[in-house]
Amino acid sequence: MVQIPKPPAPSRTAQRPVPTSADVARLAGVSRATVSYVLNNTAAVRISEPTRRRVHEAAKELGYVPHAAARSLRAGHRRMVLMPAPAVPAGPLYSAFIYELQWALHRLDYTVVQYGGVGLAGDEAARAWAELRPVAVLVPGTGLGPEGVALLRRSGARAVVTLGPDAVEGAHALLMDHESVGHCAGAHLYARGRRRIGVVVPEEGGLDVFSRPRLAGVRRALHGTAATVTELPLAYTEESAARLAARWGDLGLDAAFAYNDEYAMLLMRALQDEGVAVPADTAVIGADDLLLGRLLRPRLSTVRIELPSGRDLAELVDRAVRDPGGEPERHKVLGASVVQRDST
Amino acid sequence: MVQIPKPPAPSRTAQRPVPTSADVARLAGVSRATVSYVLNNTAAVRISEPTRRRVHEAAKELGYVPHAAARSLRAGHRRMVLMPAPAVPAGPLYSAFIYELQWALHRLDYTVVQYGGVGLAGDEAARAWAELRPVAVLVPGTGLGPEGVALLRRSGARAVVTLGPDAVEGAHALLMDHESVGHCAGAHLYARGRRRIGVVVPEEGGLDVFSRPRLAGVRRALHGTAATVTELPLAYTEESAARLAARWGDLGLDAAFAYNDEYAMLLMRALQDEGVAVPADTAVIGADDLLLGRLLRPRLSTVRIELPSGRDLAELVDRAVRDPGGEPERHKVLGASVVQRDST
DNA sequence: TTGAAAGCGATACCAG
DNA sequence: CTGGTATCGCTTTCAA
Repeated sequence: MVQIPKPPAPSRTAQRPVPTSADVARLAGVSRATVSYVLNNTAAVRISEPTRRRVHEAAKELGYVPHAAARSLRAGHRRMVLMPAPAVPAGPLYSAFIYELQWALHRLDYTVVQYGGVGLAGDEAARAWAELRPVAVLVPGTGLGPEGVALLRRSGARAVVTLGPDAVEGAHALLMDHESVGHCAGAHLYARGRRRIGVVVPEEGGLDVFSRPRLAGVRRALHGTAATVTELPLAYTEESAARLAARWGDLGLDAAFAYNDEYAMLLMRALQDEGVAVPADTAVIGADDLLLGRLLRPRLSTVRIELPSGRDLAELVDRAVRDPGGEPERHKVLGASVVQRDST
Repeated sequence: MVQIPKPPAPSRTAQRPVPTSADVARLAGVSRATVSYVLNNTAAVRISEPTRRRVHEAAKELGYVPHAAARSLRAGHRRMVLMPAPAVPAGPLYSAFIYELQWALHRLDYTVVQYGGVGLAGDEAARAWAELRPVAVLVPGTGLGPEGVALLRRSGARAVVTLGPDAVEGAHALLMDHESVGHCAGAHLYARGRRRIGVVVPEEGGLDVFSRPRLAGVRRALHGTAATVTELPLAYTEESAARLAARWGDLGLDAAFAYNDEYAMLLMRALQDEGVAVPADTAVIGADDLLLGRLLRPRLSTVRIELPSGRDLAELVDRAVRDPGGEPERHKVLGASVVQRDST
């Protein structure tokens, strides 16, 4: 570090220091306290109109903006809800959910901040979040352990909510169990008389979190029956789909559950190009109920996934913040239901 | 405010206060300065090994986490890059871009924070961002005026970068001109001999930012020719598409540019269901080059859009932060090129 | 090697 | 009605 004490070498670019409330006070000819009162409209104190104007004008002239860190340091109160950005590029469904959630929290006067905790391992991430002293933390996916939760709570977080497959000790949980999606699909295919069922598992990294449970769900649906389950790795490219379709005959499958509608569309097209009739030879079902799935022929059957409304989650957060000592709530929030169209 | 001075009413929930470095110091039997030295591995000062351990143990025992606001308040230095969340739920392309950008900035040791500036108008939003004293601000879309930029810079932001259709005084700009997308499509359709061209404009709110320029681009491409341009409002539903397709004959169009591949797929399917042959009667082209567009028959032509790499933007930010006085850079970063398949 | 103390910027007491 | 001033939690210089 250079040791120039106060004057930070005012280069030609006139990098003048950021104005503080003291600067405003000086320019307006009042004390810093008065500045604070005026700019925050403090009700308990009445300031004369001329003074108010002088302060406001000085503030405007200097382009004064209060320093959030300093303010919350002093006030102690924080209305910041921290939400680590997900570790995967986020699908359309999830994006929309986040967006709605932000709105709802904004209505409740919270400030939502998405924090890019990209390259941080489990508890290290929790530490980084805790440093920001958020009033609540919403954690998507797995990766936060009970210690992490405890750490956050000790650091003043009044609510920790996980959005994922299973609950974590000490935290509220929105249980989004993708296992039920697979179960739904498996049961449906079985009911339609299919017995040799393939399950597409994306090769794309980061999707395991969802695809594993979905696969397990299919297995559970078929458990105790004579039906078989075959795992089918598939990358999201035409070539990969073509390769898979080429060996479809050898696989001897009569149905496929394809992780989601995008993979399902990809697979279905590849099968058709290979001369496999859908649904006659092979039934195909996806998930997410994308509009695009209805555009192919046959129209794609799908598992519709119901995410919780952003408003509901926002209210859970608010409730938890108001009563930090309350029992952790557990909510199953992932509704899965089959929408049968023509591909099964 | 209640006036209880220090003991914050320790209710049964044992809401004990968050540990501070002073608590750690007390437990370890050293001064706060020493705690700071140890926990930050300050090189300029050598602390005895036994002391280090006592401090570390005390910190662990209390679950101490430093207070980010206090720290940066004192240290003055900030490595926070602020990125307001976009006003629209964000498409797949953009999500991926953001994600990549976060990674790249993380590599450069910046912390990326997405701030939900949902319900804030232009300069009010700028104020809110400025309060956080970010070292750089990346603003997607329009909505930030020159005053906003000035405000941010006065508040210490060393770089302001806009990602949008046009540059703003005082800020660096990544010009993402969607006009060129439309131009590309229009020129292509004209070259293929089409003369009565429809342009799908999504009815969904918030997409105007992109759809308007794209429409304008088509107009420009056809300016001075005998070709006509017809605006076609379309909602992202099958019904809306069916309605549009039903009056296709009356419209007398021989081509359509459909904003993006999703709308294009929707329209193309509706047209085919209505008995309109694609591309014989009507050519259809989309944009974004989604994989799914290749699955329909005929395969969908599209305008491929090249976003800048996250790394490039991250480097621009870093450069700007290091040299805050430098001339604002302007980069055209939206490559548009036609990918012709079978629908045109 | 360690400790005392001066702030960073803003707020909220209490006295004038 | 307004102005000192202590304080939030932390870093860092200066002394001991």
